[in-house]
Amino acid sequence: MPTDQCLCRIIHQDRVEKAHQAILSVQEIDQLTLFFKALADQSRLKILMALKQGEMCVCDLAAFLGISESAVSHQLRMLRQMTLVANRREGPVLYYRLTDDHVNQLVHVALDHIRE
Amino acid sequence: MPTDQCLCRIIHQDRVEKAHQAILSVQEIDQLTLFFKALADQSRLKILMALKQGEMCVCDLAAFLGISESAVSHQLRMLRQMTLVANRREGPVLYYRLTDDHVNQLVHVALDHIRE
DNA sequence: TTAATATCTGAACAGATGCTCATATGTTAA
DNA sequence: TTAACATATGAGCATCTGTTCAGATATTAA
Repeated sequence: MPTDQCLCRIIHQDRVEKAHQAILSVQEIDQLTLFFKALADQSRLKILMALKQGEMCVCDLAAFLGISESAVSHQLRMLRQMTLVANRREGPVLYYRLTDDHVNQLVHVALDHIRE
Repeated sequence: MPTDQCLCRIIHQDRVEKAHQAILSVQEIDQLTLFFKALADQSRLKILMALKQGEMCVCDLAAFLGISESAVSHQLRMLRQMTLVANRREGPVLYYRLTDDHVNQLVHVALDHIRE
């Protein structure tokens, strides 16, 4: 007969405790997850790769990606919240750019891993 | 009256073309996205952080995360497919470990970004 | 072989996600 | 102010995702 109790067994109690002690804070794990989520989407990743070439406006990005300007704007919002991109206004046009070099560093390491 | 046509305007044709030329291949964008997706989940990220301390079996990880062994197994499968983790068998127990240092490098850069 | 343990796998379901559509905001020029 | 353009935002919806549950596979010992 199956039980409704927690079935978790622990083979190596010491290792579990060691992991608990070494783990980052809940807040940092949460922030890290949100950060990687920002990179874990084709549209957002393409936006970041495009901006690597220089600043672009929302219209340009929409044309580049082949999706609506609204969709791009939604994604840029998330990238802004993660401070991955920043913008400057020139009249009615907003020019987006990469905030810093972190994205490039991350993509570089990731490509290293993928290309083995 | 609204139109059903594509409303995409292109302000800077040259920049869009430049981005198209510089963008990675479809396959690499796809792989990169899958790779970052693997990091973009609390459970998987915690597994990777735990394994940073040394190898652990599925039971240990389930206890550490507070989720079922089945759930851990599903996540480990994804991490294996991304070659982020590897395992070795010792009798009926599978010990998982980080495949290489790439995860640590990525987390380091990400934390740098988050902590500003 | 049989029983016990450790892990894996497929189905199903709740919650998250990314898009489109309609609309709102903000800027510039007339 | 009004009109036109560029971008942002909220709602709604189809799809994706992570979990649990039930059952399968694999190893070891009796």
